[in-house]
Amino acid sequence: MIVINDLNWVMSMSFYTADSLKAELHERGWRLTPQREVILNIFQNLAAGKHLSAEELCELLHTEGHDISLSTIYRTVKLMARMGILRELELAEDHKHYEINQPYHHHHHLICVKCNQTIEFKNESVLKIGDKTSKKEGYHLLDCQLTIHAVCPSCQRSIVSAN
Amino acid sequence: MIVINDLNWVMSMSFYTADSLKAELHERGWRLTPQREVILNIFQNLAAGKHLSAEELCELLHTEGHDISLSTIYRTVKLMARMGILRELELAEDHKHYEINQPYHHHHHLICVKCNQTIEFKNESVLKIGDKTSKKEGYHLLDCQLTIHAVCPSCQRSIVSAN
DNA sequence: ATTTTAAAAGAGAGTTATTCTCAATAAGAC
DNA sequence: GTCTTATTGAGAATAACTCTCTTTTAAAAT
Repeated sequence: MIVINDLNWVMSMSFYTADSLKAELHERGWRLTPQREVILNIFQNLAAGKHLSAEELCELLHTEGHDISLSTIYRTVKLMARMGILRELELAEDHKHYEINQPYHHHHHLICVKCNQTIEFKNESVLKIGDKTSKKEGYHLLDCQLTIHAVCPSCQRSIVSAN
Repeated sequence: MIVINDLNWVMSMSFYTADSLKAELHERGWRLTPQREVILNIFQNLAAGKHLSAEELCELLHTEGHDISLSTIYRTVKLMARMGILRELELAEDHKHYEINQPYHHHHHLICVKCNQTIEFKNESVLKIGDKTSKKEGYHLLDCQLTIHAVCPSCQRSIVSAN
């Protein structure tokens, strides 16, 4: 059973080069800037399943010698999520994380609601459900995520106050 | 195929009475307050699939003659989400929504990333995946949500700027 | 190449959902 | 009834994110 080929067409191409990103931006009357290219590169070179917050991305860019403003980082990351290039994840309580959106490495998250420890897992049928559902409603699919909220073994043992 | 019975045991009981809520709170050394009882009631009497933001809940409480502070509302809603009584939803960009967590009416959300229009849909296999995955990792399941990010038909036609 | 024009970047102020603090209150145990 | 301590209420504090506005620059037009 070749699932990967079956799913490959589901979402828009995710192995963006500077050129393919440029083409897609131009389609909408937008521009390819050095900042956008650098940020795309960061996410493409991240280990599979690794995600970054806006703040973490800013620091990483800085250590690599790229001083891109926080405003631009927030704008770019949101833009790329809306294009389907990045996935916007709600892993922590108070801020978002972003990761590259690749059907090949499509995965989901099991999150402890108490300590936020996160486990990644794969499930081939989820993307199919997402594809079927969005098609049925005439929506253009960007991403689908199964998020499981649970209590991890360690937190099941600990007693915390309600406040 | 009796799916409902199959799934019923998956998550902790959701038809809470004041007494069962009290019992579960006491188990953890917590207390049943009039505020918590009223908020539970609000969510239980909401139409199936209806969800509220903290602000909306505050207004609804007010119109019903209950003046519960915003602090308490935020605390209670988070507490109940961590107990598995409520589901915490990320439907809008900047605030959360809450709804009662009932296996019988378990559903998921298809969201337009541009206008936030949301469509609910059901899928029986998602809860099974969530149950299997959390069991495998030794986690105690509270909720699992399949969130589909997409562009709705109307927004596919409109052209917006990147900023 | 040079000019043009509008998108995008940068800087920092502004917004707002949510959390925190702390004194006052009250649930539940004895 | 008394005691302990969880919880509430009020408002201040926090912080993630957005907005505004000027400057810069991508890329089309000349």
